[in-house]
Parts: sequence; C-alpha cells; structure tokens
Amino acid sequence: MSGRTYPQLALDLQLCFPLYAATRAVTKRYVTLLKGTGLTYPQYLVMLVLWETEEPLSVTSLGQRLRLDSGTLTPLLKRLEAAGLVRRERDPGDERRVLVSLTEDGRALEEQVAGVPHQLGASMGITRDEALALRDQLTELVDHLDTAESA
Amino acid sequence: MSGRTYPQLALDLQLCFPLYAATRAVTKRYVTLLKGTGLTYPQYLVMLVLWETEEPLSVTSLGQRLRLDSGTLTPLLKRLEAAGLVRRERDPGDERRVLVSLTEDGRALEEQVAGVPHQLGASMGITRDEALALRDQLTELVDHLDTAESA
DNA sequence: CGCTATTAAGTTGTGCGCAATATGGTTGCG
DNA sequence: CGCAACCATATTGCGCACAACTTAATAGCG
Repeated sequence: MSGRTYPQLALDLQLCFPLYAATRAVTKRYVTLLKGTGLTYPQYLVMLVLWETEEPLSVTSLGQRLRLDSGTLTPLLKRLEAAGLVRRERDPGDERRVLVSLTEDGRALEEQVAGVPHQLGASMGITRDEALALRDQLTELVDHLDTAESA
Repeated sequence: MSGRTYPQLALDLQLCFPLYAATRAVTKRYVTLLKGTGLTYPQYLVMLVLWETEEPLSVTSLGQRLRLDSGTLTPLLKRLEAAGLVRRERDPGDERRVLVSLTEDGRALEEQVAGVPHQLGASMGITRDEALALRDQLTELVDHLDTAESA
C-alpha cells in the first residue's frame, strides 16, 4: 500500500472512476423507475427531447442535443418505432433527412414519467441546489473535455 | 417552449444528462490518452487495480472494486490475457476461483501510463481541489443510489 | 446543365454493462 | 458418506456507444 511507484494511479484518488460508477448507478436506478414504460434510459432521453420540442426532429438534431451519432440513434429509434412511440418519415423536402415525431402513445407516455425526475432526485440524497451546482460543474467539465479533444 | 405541461422533464434542468455526457466525454478522452497502450478505459481500470495490489486477484474481488460483474469482466480479462498483459489461472486451493495476475508486460505498462492522470486533469480544466471535491460528491451520490436501489 | 463536394442516415464491427441462466466446485448438515 | 444448499465463474442475449464505411440525396460551382 505504501511507497508505490506511481501514487497518482491510485483508483481512489481519481475523479474518473466515481464519475463512471455514478453514471452506471443512475442508469441502474432508471431501470427501476422506468419499469412499466418499457423505456431504457437512452430511449427516455430521446423522448425527453421530443416532448420538449413537440416538433418533428431530424436524427441529426436529436444527435446534437444528446451528443449521440446515427450509429447509436438509428437502431434506438427503430426500437421506439416498433414500440409505437414514434414515427420515422423521410423529409419530403429533403429526402436525406429522417424526421422523428411522436405518436399519440408517445405523447401520452409523458404523463406516466412526470414523477421520475423527483423520484430520482430523492434517490440521490442531495438538495435541488446541490444537484443544480453539480449539473453546472459537469457541464463545464464536458465543455473543457470537448476543447481538449478537438485540440 | 413556455408553458409546457411537465417542466421538470426539461433536459437542461436535470443532473442525469450532464453526468451521462461527462462520462462519455471522459471515456472519449481516454481513447486518445491510452492510444499506444492498446487499452480501453475499462481495461485501464482493471489494470489500475492490479497495479495497486500487486497480488493475484479473483474475478469477484476485481468486480467488487470496480462494481462490475463476471458478464463484463470475463470477456474483458480474456482480451487482456490475449494481449499478454495478465494471466488467468484457476486457484489450486479453490477450483471455482480464477486468479488474475500481471505478466511482466502488464507490469511494465504502468510506467507508460504514469502521465495519464495528469493529462486528463489538464483536459478537465479544474483544479486538483475541485476534482477531489467533485469526486467526493459523486462517491456520496453512488452510495445514496445504492441504498435507494436496494430498498 | 453536369459534375464534384458535401451532407444525412444507415450499416458493420468491436467492446462494454448487465440480467438471467448454466456449469462446475465447495460446504455443511443429517 | 451423501446430498442439498451455496458459491465462483462462464455463457447468452440485448441494448447501447462509437469509429469507420456505405449509400443516397442535395448543393454549389464552372
């Protein structure tokens, strides 16, 4: 334990591992909270965006909002379509684009998950203000990592 | 935008999405930083644990440390074995257990990644103290979520 | 108008994560 | 000892993530 050659490699000293573990713990919690909707966590995120805009969105717009590419979104959207929650239609004005829109079932699902954010908040054991502060820190982190990555 | 039915579902208000995005941004950064070692980020975490203990570890111990199960670890460890970084041997004293130990190449790799934590820290644009505070907050978050999940 | 560059989505392949299950080894109880 | 719980690991199946590539459509320039 003492005198290791590279102390900076200690798992417990690093930020990356708790971050990774926290994401997985949150995802696991969502499995429980979303049980009954049939949604996975990434599918829930897509639905959040669609509920928010109430407009048909292209795959690319969805991807920009969620930082996901077509390799992830295409099969995910096909599953949402198979579940009857969204429609996927080529944009008549630009046949390259696929517009994703909510079905009636998809729209109706919003009510069923309205309590999820509160339930998750309660599971995290932090106040709303702490959550918002943490959110801001993580958002900044992402911005910095993006910059570093593109440099 | 204004007057939506369930404002608590707004993506930008939620903690979960930046958390999810931050983990993916960190993982992406690791791809760059670990290029040349042939390691993925989860494989790097396994190596961190092995470098730390310097003792053969069972799959279960590794899993407890990293919160991963055999379904994830078994194939990952086989890839590390194929890369010549670890050995996998049945425990002679208990043939149910598989002991994972470092090869010489595996041990030698530690030096090559010694600079990675510092490089990642620089990419995140936060001070060491901020990183440690964030680490503690996330660790607490995980503890709470575990409690909620098992309740 | 015709051709090239660009863009959008889809496809393929690899590696997680994890639930559910299978397989084989060990323990402990009668 | 025999056998029924229990335990450790492995396997299977599904759904992400994402890089690299393909296909099809559009834009823009000469």
